[in-house]
Amino acid sequence: MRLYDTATRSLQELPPPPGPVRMYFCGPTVYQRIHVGNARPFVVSMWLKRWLERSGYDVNLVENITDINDKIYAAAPGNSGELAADASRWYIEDTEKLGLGRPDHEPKATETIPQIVALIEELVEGGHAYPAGGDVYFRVPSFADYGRLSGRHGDDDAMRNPSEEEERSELKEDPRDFALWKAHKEGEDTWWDCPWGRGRPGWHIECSAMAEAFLGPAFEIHGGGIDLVFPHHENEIAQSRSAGREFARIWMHNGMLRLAGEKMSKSLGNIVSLREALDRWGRETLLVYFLGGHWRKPIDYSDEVLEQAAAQAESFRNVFRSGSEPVGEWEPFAAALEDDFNTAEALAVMHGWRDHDLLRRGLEVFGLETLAEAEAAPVELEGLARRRADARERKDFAEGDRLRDEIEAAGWEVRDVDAEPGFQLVPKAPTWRRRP
RNA sequence: GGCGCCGUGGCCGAGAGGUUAGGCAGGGGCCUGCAAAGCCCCGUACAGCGGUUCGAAUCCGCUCGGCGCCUCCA
Repeated sequence: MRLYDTATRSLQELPPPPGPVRMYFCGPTVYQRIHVGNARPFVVSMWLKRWLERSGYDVNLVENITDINDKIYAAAPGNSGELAADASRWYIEDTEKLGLGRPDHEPKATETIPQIVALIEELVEGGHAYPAGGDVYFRVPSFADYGRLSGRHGDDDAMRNPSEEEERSELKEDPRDFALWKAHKEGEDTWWDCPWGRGRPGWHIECSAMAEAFLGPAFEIHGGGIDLVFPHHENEIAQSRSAGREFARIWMHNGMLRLAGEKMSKSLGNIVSLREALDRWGRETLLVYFLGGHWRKPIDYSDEVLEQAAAQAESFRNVFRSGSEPVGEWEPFAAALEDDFNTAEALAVMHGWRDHDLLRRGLEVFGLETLAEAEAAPVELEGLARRRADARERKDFAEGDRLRDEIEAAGWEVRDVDAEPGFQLVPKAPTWRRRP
């Protein structure tokens, strides 16, 4: 199994099964419902976990929830705690509907405060961090490899970590230094007391602490959106490595989702929530949509593309509606996934399969085995279809066609087949197919 | 400006020095009372300009265009 690693910009081989494969993926910051773009790392990591497990690996996947930060304070002045708790539930609820199972651990930053504080203390003792004005900052010059992951070297300007508030930047020894702990400010309703006074953790330190808490000092894969490379992941590396932890070996960064050519993001406001997308297209279409593009590449979110994904999902359903034929091989499918988890190619391979068992096994990797399930038509439609079959028997095609129209009006489609009882009722394919 | 990624047939999208990607849409055919589904056939694509090579969509250079990060962000 090979995966592309951002740090070395090359494919890296995973140890052979059973591994272990310990993975940490950066989850969302919760203060509203997550959008479709936020779902990508969740989907990719769950698919990867499922695939590795069925390949005999011992997988431990951690996906955190960031439930404390400035955005959350700002979104719910005075009761940010409740908002974070609600939004965490929404996140679980929405991703649950994808039907891919859950990561092994989904820790929240607010539940990891003791470990965070301990790690900061260790960094201070080691000379890699210093308290200043109630804050604690990481001393970037103390970590020689700073900038390596993101390819920023020797250019201090590009590596600055601006403080959110200008006035606090003078507390820093170096403009590249970043906050590990932030002093409590007026109006912030969630805080903890710690050796440096009342406050709350900075954004990056939580991931260093949570990864270690659940995976130990060294682990195989760290993932997240490519927009996290700098400064988030760069800073995580600085913290953990300075504290003597080996930290992540392979860095997986997924490409962004684009809406009308622009990155879908909360700050730009060009968002489609995962919930809306799920309501409109259904989980199967959404999953096929994600399957169609390599995880590292950006993908566009548009009606046209989703319609195409829906049509593909339908074509898989049709395979199960006709007889199974021994057509297809597992090998090329597995090879595609083992080569940098190329789901687009794996999808192409599955399109050639006519063997029900094989196809179901393939779809199962991606949580799409539901495409194999036949939907039972209402009994009254069953009756109409039977009458239509009789009419056709009598060569009363006018009556037959009338009954067919009636069935179609109810949203179902009759297909004549050889097998008993001579017809098949399937839900009418989505009608947003376009004409030229 | 710095650091990266990318430009593939109507649309989506893999691949990567020489061999059919695949899907969606479209055209033709088989099947069907007519359909639907399925099956068969069809478009001969890789931004542009140079270079390397026996051979490049795949390597190198330049140009044009798009995107991401350098501020919170999956």
